[in-house]
Amino acid sequence: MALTAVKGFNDILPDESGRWRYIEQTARRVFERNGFGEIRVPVLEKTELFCRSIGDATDIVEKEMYTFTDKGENSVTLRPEGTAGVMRAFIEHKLYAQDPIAKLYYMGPMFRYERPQKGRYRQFHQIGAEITGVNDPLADAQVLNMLTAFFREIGLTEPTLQINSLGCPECRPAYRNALRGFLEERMEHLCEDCKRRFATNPLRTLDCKVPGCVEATLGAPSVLEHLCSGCEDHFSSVRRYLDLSSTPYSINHRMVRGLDYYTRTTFEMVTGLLGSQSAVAAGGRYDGLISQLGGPAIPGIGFALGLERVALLLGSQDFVSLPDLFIATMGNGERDAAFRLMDGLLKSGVRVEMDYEGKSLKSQMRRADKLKARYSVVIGGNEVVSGRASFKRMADGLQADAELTVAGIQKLVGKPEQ
RNA sequence: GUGGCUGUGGUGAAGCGGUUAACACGUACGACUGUGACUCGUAUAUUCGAGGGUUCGAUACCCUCCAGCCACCCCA
Repeated sequence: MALTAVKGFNDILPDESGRWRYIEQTARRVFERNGFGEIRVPVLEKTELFCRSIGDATDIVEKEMYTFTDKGENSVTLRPEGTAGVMRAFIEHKLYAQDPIAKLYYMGPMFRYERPQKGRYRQFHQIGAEITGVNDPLADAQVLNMLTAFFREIGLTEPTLQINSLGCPECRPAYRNALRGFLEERMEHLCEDCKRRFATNPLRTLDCKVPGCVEATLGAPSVLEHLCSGCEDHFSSVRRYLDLSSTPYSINHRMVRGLDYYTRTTFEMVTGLLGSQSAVAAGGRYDGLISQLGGPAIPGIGFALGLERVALLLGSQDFVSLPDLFIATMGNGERDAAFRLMDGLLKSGVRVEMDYEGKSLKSQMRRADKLKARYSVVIGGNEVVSGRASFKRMADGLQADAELTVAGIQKLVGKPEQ
């Protein structure tokens, strides 16, 4: 093959793009109902933005970013996630000056230089939503309910909601120390990775899948027991709101995040159907992020969901739209009339197909069948003269006589004038 | 970055040292003088990811490379 796409960058072909559009439309409907407005931000940002938000020491920033120097000698990066860019725009345009409470959503491609595998690609797509300016746990609950509603309305019941709290800069250091103390005594049972993590990010050990580590950390101290009173109150309020709205969830005190900016509430929609890519959507509160990026001290909370992963869960359901009518012609003499008819129908919203190349009637009918047209009609000299034709309902072969006009056909296929 | 598996037509696949490279789907045209589907017929890979090697002979065996998939890692 002469020319192929770049590794980890995929084409979405027409038979799949219908499913994508369905996901996007469902998200738009649910999010906008909740008062979120769409924001469109660039895919390319200054590298510094991601270093300062995601965290210099995270895997994403350390080894997964598409970073390069542009012709003006600026270091730029293809966005590896969406929140940083949205918050940059929020600050840059001083959106908080009019209203500190902003509810924004976005969708689009993200880029991470990782080894591709099932449900994980170098260009992947996320749909995300963010609320700024609300400290109250009510915002956390609304975001979680919205995410739950999205999955319900898209027709998926499998991914389940897990929540946790990571505390805040006040209480997290103490927890980290407590965890270190616990792990120190079990060092010999931990895998090599976790021994290394002990210094850099001990919380990750809780998320390790190596059986030895799982066992060794069974009785590990829980973050939830080390929350300060503020974080504790916040978390229990979130749970109370979720209970009030009967939103199903479970608490996973071992859930950890890979981005540094998260505080307090964190959550994931988890599935068992995608192999190791179990997180279909994830997010959390990021109360320090906006000020960290040079904005005012405004809190935020949001999530992102992986479009590829949702698409995988939806399976191969059909989302293509089918032609209402296929027009076949007997010979070249009728093509002008057929073309005019098709044009008129298209202009009034009927989905029509006709033969492009003057093929035999048999070929044309085969094509009508292949395209899954609901009706077909053959136009010959008789029809042109009489202005009427016999329309065949392809599903059962029944033929019905009708007027060969736009109005007549609209009536037949059940698509009234728009 | 590390590991495992796999590369045969548009697709799914058989063949595993000598075959006209099977079969199925798909596609195109026809049998049916103005009507698809079912049936039947015909046509659809000068070639088996690329390069090298072993051999009288390689799609098959060996080496290198490339690509894809899956897993680790990490994450949505």
